[in-house]
Amino acid sequence: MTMDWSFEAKSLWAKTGEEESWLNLPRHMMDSAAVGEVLWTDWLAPGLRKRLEHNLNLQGDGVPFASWLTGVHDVGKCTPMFQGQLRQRIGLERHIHRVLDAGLPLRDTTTHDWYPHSTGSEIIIQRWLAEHLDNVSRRYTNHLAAIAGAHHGLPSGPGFDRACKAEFQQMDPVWRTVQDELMERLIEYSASYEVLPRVLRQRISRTDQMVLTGLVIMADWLASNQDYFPLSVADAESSRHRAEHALRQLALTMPLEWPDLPDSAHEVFAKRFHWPTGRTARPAQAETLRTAHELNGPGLICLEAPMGAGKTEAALAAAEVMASQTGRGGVMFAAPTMATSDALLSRVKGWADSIVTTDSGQVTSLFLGHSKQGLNEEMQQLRRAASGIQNIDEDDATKAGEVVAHQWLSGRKLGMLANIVVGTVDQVLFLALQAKHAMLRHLGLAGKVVVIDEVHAYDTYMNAYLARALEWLGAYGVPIVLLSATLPHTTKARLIAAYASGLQRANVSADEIDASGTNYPVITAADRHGVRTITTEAPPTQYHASMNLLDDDLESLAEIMHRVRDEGGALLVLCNTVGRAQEAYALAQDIVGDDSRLLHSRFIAIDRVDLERELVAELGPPSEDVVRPHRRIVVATQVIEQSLDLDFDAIITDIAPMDLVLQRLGRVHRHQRPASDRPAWAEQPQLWIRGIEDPGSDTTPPEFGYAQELIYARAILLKTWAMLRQRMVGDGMEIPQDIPQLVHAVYGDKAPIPAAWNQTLNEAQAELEAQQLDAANRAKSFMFPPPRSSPTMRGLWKDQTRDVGQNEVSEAQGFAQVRDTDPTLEVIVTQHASGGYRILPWLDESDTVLTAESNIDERQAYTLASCSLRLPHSFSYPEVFDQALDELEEHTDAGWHHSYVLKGQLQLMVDEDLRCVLAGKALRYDRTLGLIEEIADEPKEHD
DNA sequence: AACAAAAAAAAA
Ligand SMILES: [Fe+3]
Repeated sequence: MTMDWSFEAKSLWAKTGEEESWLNLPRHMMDSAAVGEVLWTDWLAPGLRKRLEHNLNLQGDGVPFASWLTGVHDVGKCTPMFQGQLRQRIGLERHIHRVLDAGLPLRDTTTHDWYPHSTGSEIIIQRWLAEHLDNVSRRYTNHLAAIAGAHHGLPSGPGFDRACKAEFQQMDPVWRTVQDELMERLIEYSASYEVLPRVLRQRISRTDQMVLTGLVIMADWLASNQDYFPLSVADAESSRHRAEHALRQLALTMPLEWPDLPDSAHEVFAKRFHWPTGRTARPAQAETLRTAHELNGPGLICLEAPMGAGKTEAALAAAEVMASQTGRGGVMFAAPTMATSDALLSRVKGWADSIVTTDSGQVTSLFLGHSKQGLNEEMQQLRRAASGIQNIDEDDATKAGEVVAHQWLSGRKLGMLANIVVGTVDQVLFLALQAKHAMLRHLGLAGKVVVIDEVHAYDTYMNAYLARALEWLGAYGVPIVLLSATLPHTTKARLIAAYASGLQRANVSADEIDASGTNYPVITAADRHGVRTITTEAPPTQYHASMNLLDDDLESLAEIMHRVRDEGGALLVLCNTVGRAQEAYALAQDIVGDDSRLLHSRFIAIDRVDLERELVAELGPPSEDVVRPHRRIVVATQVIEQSLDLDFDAIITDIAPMDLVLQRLGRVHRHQRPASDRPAWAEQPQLWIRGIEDPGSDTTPPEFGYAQELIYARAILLKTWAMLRQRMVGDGMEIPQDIPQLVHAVYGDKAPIPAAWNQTLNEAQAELEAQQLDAANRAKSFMFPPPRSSPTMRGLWKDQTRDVGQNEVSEAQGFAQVRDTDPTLEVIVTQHASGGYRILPWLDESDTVLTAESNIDERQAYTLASCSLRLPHSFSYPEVFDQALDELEEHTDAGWHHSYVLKGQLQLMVDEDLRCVLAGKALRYDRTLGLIEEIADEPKEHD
């Protein structure tokens, strides 16, 4: 379609580039519109498209509507405020002259660099629609116009809105005729005369506004990419051809099409997870899959099951069914940490590989979503493969059946638009954060099924974000799978209620949630029609654990360590603080020497990886490569609760909340091993609890100690200890059967509290509740309100003028972040060398000296990045933090700024003894002990 | 000042 734009319209610039190249405004509008058409037809997940078609009464005119909406976003550039912005720009004056020559006046004096053309677009659209369409509500037109107003990632704010309107008042009327022309011709180009009045007959919801804004931004970023949309294009060229060609070159991956699945659950799992013949799905897996089939429309499945029950596979199998039933084009799999996300990546990719077969002809994109995804080797490989494919132009056959790391669908903001995303849970929680460009995340997630792993692991603050994110996802009709160990009923109720309220289902009652009782595994499913509980055949008893209290002194600890020295066995000593761990490790070294290991988070990343690798090679799941040592004492902090698949014969753990005690206990007798493998003293799993200052009695309450209560809430410790001491006198614990009962007792009010503890428990409980209330309130400060609570899109953001993604401090309280953390410093450790610095000697044999002038190659950059280290809590106090940050910034190699991997990192320089002083604190790094804060020499007394 | 672990940080 050739458009006959006026001379005036074609004089307006929209983009400028190198060597006098430029693009006029009508062209950018048509380019964007043409991209919008393709995105609507081919890229948008079918379920999402259907939903918009229905909500906006599009009646088959989705393409014209998407075309108009994406095309109109920059119409605010047709103003003297925008066109005049090139006035001061040397070498670009000709654009000014051309506009003036076309008879469009610019005021000579003032520059309007403040002018947000997005707000200008909003104003023009509001005006034009009100003037040209009959019987449309002012409010409804504003909702539609707000989308263009938000196309830079934040809605228009009231301040700029007023300032822009004032400018429009004084604008020479000739501008208005060109604006009208752009509006009219665009409607002609997009053929949207009929659909627009229909769209304006109903109120557009916040959710629809968000995804539509996301679509506009995506179209804009594509159409503004000069690799695909060259500037200075001839008038005769068709934008639709440009868009078609661009998107073919880009090889954007389309929504996954879900093939028909076999009827038998066993076959489904065998096919998707490449199981050997004969292996069958576990009851909990088959039930989860069946539940997914039985959901009516979008729904949520919460699977609580012990580890090793095959939750990941169950979730993926269910996600496929749910995606196919609700027309979603991909999956987001979210895990609590970067390490767990990395571990999931290849499993999820294997699953995707079985869907995207060569026969299917599909290509699908995979993105790893976390801040260190650049260091992941599997992704690096996939990216290299992708850049190879890119060159085989338009030979789609070679790509069919591939899972690719798409070069455009990557990065913090666009990565969520890939078909399959594996990443940290933060990536889902950001959905509820008032961040700039949040709409892209909404667009990406609204078209997927979202799986959230380890739901039991999140605190009050994160749960507040999770609940709000689920509410929005429910409002989008996004299917959800939650995976968890036993979840406290109040937490589960809160999350399911949030999702249900998004779905607009009536309240979820406590009874509906409590129906799951103390079953394990158990499935809770919610859709528009209600909540139900599905119990499955319980797995057999894994073992019976006997339990004892250990006095918190080194003699008691040594006694058990002697047993390991004399009779062998693998013992885990789990301490709540690094200090306690280092102390216990010193003791272990005295007793078993080199048969002891220490693990905590104060190691540089690569050393910790090596330590963990060694542990897995010795205590990992049975295989040819695993050689179990006769004797081993591993002293560790909570890092060992995480993803490591290790098996110990016995454990000594500091007191901790019940769910964590059980998770720690899960490291004991974890794998099937012949009894002869275990020392006689640990034939039955042994659990000792220590770290209690005074265990108390029926007549006196216990004391846990200051540090323990800083880390864990006293109320929870009290209830846990009440439960555990009862079991100690009784007959220990049956694993996994007893788990739900123990957890629910502690997080509910069923713990056997002696009367003499009541007062202190009540106080502790009040304190905990106050803390939780405080956390929930802090979480709210940058959180989106519920999707239906704000009358405007603007109202979703508290401040429309600022990008809060940069961890800025709010003027009032709290940070714009989804985790409740004190500020921490992460550094990259390097060693001083004459004239510069070097990579730590055990990681680089070349002795290369680096200086600010040296060109750091990619391998060096990755090695440096692997020397990252988190500094201890003593650096989190504001003054220390600030001072340390200043010192680190001052000594960081300025050349790192040029490296994609090292940019923004801080450099900590240690001397040849691996010592340094930071913010007045003496630090030393040791490969077996980790980072140690050395006690400074006693300051000399002055008299 | 008494503390685990965990995450995050570029657009048209
Ligand atoms: Fe723009």
